[in-house]
Amino acid sequence: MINNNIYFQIELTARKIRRYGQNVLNSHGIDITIEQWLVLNVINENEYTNQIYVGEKLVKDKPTISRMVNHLEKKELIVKTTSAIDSRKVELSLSKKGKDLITNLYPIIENIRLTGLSKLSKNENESIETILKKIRENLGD
Amino acid sequence: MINNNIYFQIELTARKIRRYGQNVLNSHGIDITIEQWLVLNVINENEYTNQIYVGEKLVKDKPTISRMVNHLEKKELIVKTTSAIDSRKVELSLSKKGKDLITNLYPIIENIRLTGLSKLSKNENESIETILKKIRENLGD
DNA sequence: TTAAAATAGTTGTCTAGCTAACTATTTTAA
DNA sequence: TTAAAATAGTTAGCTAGACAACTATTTTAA
Repeated sequence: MINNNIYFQIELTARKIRRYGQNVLNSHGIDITIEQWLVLNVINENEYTNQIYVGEKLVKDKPTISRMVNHLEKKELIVKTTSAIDSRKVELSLSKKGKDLITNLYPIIENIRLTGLSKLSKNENESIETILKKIRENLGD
Repeated sequence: MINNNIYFQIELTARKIRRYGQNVLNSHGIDITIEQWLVLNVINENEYTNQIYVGEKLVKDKPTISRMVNHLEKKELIVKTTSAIDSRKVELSLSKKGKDLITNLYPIIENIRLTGLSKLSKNENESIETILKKIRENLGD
């Protein structure tokens, strides 16, 4: 039966998390997706980074990052400039609006995280990481 | 850091699984997506079921199922007829082509599953299920 | 020095997930 | 009996993931 399949449950849990997180953001009137938050966070931690770097951090491909960055730019949350040193590259930074948003977001995101992980023992917390990593490695890292 | 986040790892693992599985299907020249396989499988196990049922099994919403069913119909893998008893409902069944495909698919899918789960102890196998379920329940099942 | 290879990013095309709004039946309850 | 509510499915509009093919720079190696 499909529902007993671990793959199915991983995928299901991933969707559940995304949906839950998105609902929390929406309920706060925050007009970005969970995925866009991840991009904002990488840029916040690495000012003037480029799209390749963001993609490596989030393990997403170039077209996906390209489009997400455009969305964030359209929302005026980030600023995108061409690098003076290497004009193939783009330099990404947060706008004032983006910085303010991120400041507001951190506690909300932390809350989402804690909600999902409550009732998990320290041991469970550690072992799920190990197990997921093993699965990924089995599939060719 | 994002990459230590369990949510991120769950989502990453889900993507990894989907991509790996898709590549295996492609390498066998099988022209369906992993998600479409799940739908075929539900129909195979429940002949003349309807879209609501498929959606419940796979925890996907009506529009998603509607479109996937249309894709599978276009590929002539399933047959879709209106129920004589309740004309709101559709009756889904596998075509000959669909049945043949599923027969070929089962060992391939099983292989994908075993590849990812190799090196996992029985204990790890059980505990990941428990943990994922806890997370889903924490997020309001 | 210059042609080939590598790198950064974009565009196009497809599928899937999600929400909202819709049509068309069937069920229910006054 | 009939009007309201529930149910099944579709359509539209958006974002994201994946792949392929593309442009434009920069690096490299002959």
